[in-house]
Amino acid sequence: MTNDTRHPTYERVYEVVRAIPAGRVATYGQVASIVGHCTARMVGYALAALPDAYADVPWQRVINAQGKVSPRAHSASTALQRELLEEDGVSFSKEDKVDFGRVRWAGPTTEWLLAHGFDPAPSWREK
DNA sequence: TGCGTGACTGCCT
DNA sequence: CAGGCAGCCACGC
Repeated sequence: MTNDTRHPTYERVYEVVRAIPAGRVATYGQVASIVGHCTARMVGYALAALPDAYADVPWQRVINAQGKVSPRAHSASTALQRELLEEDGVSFSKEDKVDFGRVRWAGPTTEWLLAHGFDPAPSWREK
């Protein structure tokens, strides 16, 4: 990667989301913590602006802290997200919430963080 | 060329 | 215990 051009925040967000394995989910805040110098809303912004060219980004695996798919302007997108997650093997309760205790992503490994140029800050893992 | 807007979360009162 | 506010990038009109 070019070192003279730092990856924009959105690009870093996509990078982290790509690391989420199928059958696992992460929250906006969790992704933000991993990216660093980034807020949960920023992650939401990044995913909302996700270009079609980034089809390899499993955006459906990012949900809100309540364990539910975040409602938005285009409800069809919300339904699609849930559908894609179920295909990943993620089940929802009758309250439309996922079981964090079972599908919560543990996060990337320290070597992954280093290999991708992220700060291996342990703060988000201790939590 | 400037402003509004868009997939959120945690702390404080 | 619940509601409110601050945080802050990129893109389109």
